[in-house]
Amino acid sequence: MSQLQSLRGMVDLLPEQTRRWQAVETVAREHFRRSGLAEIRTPLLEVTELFARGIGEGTDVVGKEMYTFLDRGERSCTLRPEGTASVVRAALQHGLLSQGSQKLWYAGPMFRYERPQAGRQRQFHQIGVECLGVSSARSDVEVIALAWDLLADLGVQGLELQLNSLGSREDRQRYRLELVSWLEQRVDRLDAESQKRLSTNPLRILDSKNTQTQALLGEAPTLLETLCEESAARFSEVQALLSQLAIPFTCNPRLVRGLDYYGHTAFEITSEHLGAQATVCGGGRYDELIQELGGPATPAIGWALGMERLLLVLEVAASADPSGAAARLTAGSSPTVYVVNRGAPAEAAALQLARALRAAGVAVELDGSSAAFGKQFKRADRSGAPWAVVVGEDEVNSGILRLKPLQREGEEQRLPLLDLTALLQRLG
RNA sequence: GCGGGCGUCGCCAAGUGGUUAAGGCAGCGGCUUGUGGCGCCGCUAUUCGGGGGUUCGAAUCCCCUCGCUCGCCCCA
Repeated sequence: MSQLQSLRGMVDLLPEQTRRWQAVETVAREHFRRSGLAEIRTPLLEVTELFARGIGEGTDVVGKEMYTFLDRGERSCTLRPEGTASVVRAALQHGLLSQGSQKLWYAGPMFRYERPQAGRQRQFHQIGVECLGVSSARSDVEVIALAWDLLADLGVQGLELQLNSLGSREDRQRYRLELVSWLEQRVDRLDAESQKRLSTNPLRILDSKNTQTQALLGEAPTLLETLCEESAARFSEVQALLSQLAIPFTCNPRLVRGLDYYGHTAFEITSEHLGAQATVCGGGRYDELIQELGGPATPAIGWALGMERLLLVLEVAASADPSGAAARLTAGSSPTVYVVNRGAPAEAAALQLARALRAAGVAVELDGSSAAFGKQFKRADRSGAPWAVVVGEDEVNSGILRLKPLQREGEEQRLPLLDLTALLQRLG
């Protein structure tokens, strides 16, 4: 096809979809407001080094998925593949951390050069939360609860919260050695991909999808068993607090996040309705990132949820329960008044009237077709508007407009064309 | 980067070597030149993602290419 089209993995949001996104964003904003989070907006483009250092040179995201190029000043720039590094950079750059802990949220597009598939695009969108300067187990749970409650409020069904602790840096180092030596004695039972990872990134073997490897891992030592006393106590506290809030969770010792900066609490909220890309929301604690990016040692935790995946799950929920919260979110909106108008003087008067009604806060659809009244009424009906206002030649001449109820039975009323107050009263 | 599936009107879709390329939705016009929701009538693809080839003849077979899609990988 020679017709120009969007780049691969870059998706248009048509009006119907955009409406749903806005509904989700509105609910999210309200949750953030109640939780005392402030919005932050950072550039889409950053110096490449930010992500290389922040996310980790060895990660797939940095190694092969970034949109990186030289700008006209020969600087290496990268379209952000995630939000956390930018938020931390901005906080450091503007000295936010010296004003105490920061509770922030953001929303916007992220870019990763991957093969698109269900729930995965090259430009995708996240809503994320970052709490900088908080270290307690309680803060972990507060942040997780925020995500959980937001999703519940949206009416999403069938979610599972998976929880793990990656422990401290020392815990992970100790465990890595232990795991590697254990696996090395059983290399022959590992799939090829995992054998390669044994030397590059052994912890990632844990969430291999190879069934044989998974079976083997069932016998392997787990990270949780290797946690030092302090890390273990911390993890217990997180679980206890979650239970207190009656937020159900599953401990998953195989849950390993793909970005290097995570430690201690790590979690994912997954849906059974999403196919291979099941994670709707993922996050965890990153106590070492801020230092890594040149700031003071500052504990932090955050999460990000994938808008496209959330919308996918929301549509499932909406069709499963047509009267539920998800369905209400995805519903369209109709104008209050549809103005049927025809003939040059009438069309001018109708334009004036529509403008005045709009100024008074009424949603007005003004038919612009000059088509026969029958056609215009047909469209008026389809628009879902409860009222039609008719302005034609007769109405302009007499100065009396007609107001007709559409969705229900009722008499057509006559009102002075210039008496906006009377009209607004009838519209309720 | 590697595998599988698929590309016929804005959307859904029939057609699998010879048909005037069905049908539905949406759109437009009319029945109804000033009153909707229903109905009826008409119009809307010289062309089947693109390019080559086979054939008397191709949307239908072959090759290449582009795109979409699902999965691996990875992640939200």
